[in-house]
Amino acid sequence: METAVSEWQRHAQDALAHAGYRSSGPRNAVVEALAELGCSVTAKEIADLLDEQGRAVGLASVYRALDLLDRLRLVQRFDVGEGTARYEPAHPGGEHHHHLVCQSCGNVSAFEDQGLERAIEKLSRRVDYSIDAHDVTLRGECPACHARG
Amino acid sequence: METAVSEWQRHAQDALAHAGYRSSGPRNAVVEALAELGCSVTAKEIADLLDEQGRAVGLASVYRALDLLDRLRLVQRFDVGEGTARYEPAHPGGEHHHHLVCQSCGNVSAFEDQGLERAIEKLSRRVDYSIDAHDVTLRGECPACHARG
DNA sequence: GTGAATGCAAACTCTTTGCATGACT
DNA sequence: AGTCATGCAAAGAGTTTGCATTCAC
Repeated sequence: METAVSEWQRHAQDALAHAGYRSSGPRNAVVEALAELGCSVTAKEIADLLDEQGRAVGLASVYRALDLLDRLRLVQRFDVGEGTARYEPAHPGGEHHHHLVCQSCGNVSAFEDQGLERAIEKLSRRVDYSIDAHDVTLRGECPACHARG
Repeated sequence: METAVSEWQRHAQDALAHAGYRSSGPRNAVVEALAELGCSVTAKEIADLLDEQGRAVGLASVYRALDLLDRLRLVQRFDVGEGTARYEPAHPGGEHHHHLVCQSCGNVSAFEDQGLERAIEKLSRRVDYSIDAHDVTLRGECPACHARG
């Protein structure tokens, strides 16, 4: 749904303004790039996209923007074990997904699963930590690599 | 159980020998350190332990050993999002646990949950990837930090 | 003796920080 | 005007790699 992305973009920009942050070209560009690229992107991918679009933003500023968005919980930061942080828009409703990582080609895709969420919720009540987030990564071979042998 | 660790140590050393790798002091020391430290250690923690024990191993060799052990699936490499890889002995039976990370103090602890494993197993059959591993990280506040406010 | 494993240092990648410059309110 | 945000370049952290040396088989 095209709407969801721009919805997130508006939401994020509102939240930034509300929190007292100034509206600036570079930061807005990062928000836009996130909305455009969607799920599972790296800081460099964002910088590269903006570069191609002729509105380059310094990598440091991309990191600063992502860090801020993460602190405001407007993006979800995660990491599938390549030593590079990945980011994606965090939807206010709390609905979220998890990731499948292809061990051959490195491709990352997303899935949702209610059974999993329920199991995690139940489990969260059982452990002695007070849980407020979780993430799950499944590793294997994507259909393309599997076909290829 | 004390036995399980040395069992893993023996298993790992056997597996290395079987795979045609030479037995060497430094690599054996890394295996021992892993057995001793157990769950969720970093390369540096291993190097530091060996250092204290007066049998220092170069950090590069620790990484090389860990990399090899990981390829032979004798250790599990994971990452809780601090930008540092963590390792732990992988038990041959396949039994494994997941991690709780304290967002205040960074402490990492382990848990097991059958309900979660079942949910993941069911889910694995549903997705189009062929899954062969998974990991789950729960984030929150550990009891100590929670008490502290 | 031969080739693998090691140690050290240099290289690399990703990320963060210091500081002067420029932009929003 | 007064900050906050940016860009650049330098600094940092973690990890990998090149190469000469040492050690296992």
